[in-house]
Amino acid sequence: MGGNRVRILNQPGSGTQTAPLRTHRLIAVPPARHNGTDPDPESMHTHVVAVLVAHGAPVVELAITSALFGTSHHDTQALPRSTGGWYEHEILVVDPGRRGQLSIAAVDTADGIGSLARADTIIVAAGPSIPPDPSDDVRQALSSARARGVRLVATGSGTFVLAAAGILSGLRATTHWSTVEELRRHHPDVLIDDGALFTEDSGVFTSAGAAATLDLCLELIRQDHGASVANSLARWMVAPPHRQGEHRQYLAAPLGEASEGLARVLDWASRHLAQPLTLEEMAQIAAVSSRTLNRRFHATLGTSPLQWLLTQRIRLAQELLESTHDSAEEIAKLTGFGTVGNLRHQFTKAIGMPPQHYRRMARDRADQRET
DNA sequence: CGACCCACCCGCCATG
DNA sequence: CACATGGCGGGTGGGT
Repeated sequence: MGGNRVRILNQPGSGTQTAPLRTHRLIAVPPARHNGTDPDPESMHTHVVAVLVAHGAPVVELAITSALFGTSHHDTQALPRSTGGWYEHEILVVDPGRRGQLSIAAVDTADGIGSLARADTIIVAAGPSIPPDPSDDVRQALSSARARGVRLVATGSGTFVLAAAGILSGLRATTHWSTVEELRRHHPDVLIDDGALFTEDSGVFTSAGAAATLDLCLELIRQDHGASVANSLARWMVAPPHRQGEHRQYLAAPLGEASEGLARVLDWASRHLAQPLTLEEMAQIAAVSSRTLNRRFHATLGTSPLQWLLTQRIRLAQELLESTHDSAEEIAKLTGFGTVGNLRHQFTKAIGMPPQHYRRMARDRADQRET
């Protein structure tokens, strides 16, 4: 199985620097599936992910969405063979002709709106300036998409665009920490959840932008293809299996009513990492058997209880190494690893360097940032 | 580093 | 019959 085919379609009249509008459509076409498991490929609708972005915007989010949605992972070890069809990823790049100014509004005269009409998910990427001022056409296109039940996503300052379209009124949302106050001033009707990596409310997603977009996209894939697929991709991307931030994303996740017990376990366990937690204790907190708890972990997190616990402890150890001068013994106690030998063994295996090395590296990096 | 023990993990099957 | 749950058992991997 070969890689991805990418078609680049230029608008008529494009390619000249005097053209007021230039729209490139990058369509990543997934290769035909030929695993015999799917009964009728013809009836399968390929999920279309459309990304709206202005010329001059940061490229990090395009890179992330392209890597996740626009890449067929079936010929690598990123995904199990049994995974079904992937996405059609479409990037609408808008050149407003006014360099340095965000102008998603310029898309209204292109057939970008028409492309949005066939999208199942629309991602409004962050733009090059704050605040963006989308045109009425874009607002209407987005709000009508909202009315059709299209999944709407905003990353970073893209949240401003959704808010300007009136879509976020009364909904929880977030944006980049540097522009939270500005968002609050412009759109007081939005319930801003600052500090969250990403939010979900009534089918509308927002992320803090940049790297948090990866977490958000993994969450979308988790909802579309299940936790184990998302986790496999996260591992392939060398990303944390599920970066939960303040674990509020779990509570917002509408996946299962039965996951409340699991949320209780995660909350409780993450606050008692210093204790030698056992599987039976966690099962009691969740009021289920250990066997079922194991299944719940796999269904919602894509990992086993012990592995999740190990991840939490490693993360805590990283924070302590970075932000305190605690001794190795102290950190071993606080993280629940017990002995320094155990801490060093697990930490080195997970991070790739011993704790002391990590602490020095973090300090050096912090010192560089000072100057 | 090898050895040992035990907790955990997960396929499998019975049950509701 | 579909589905979730829980018990069982053996293999595995973590901890000393």
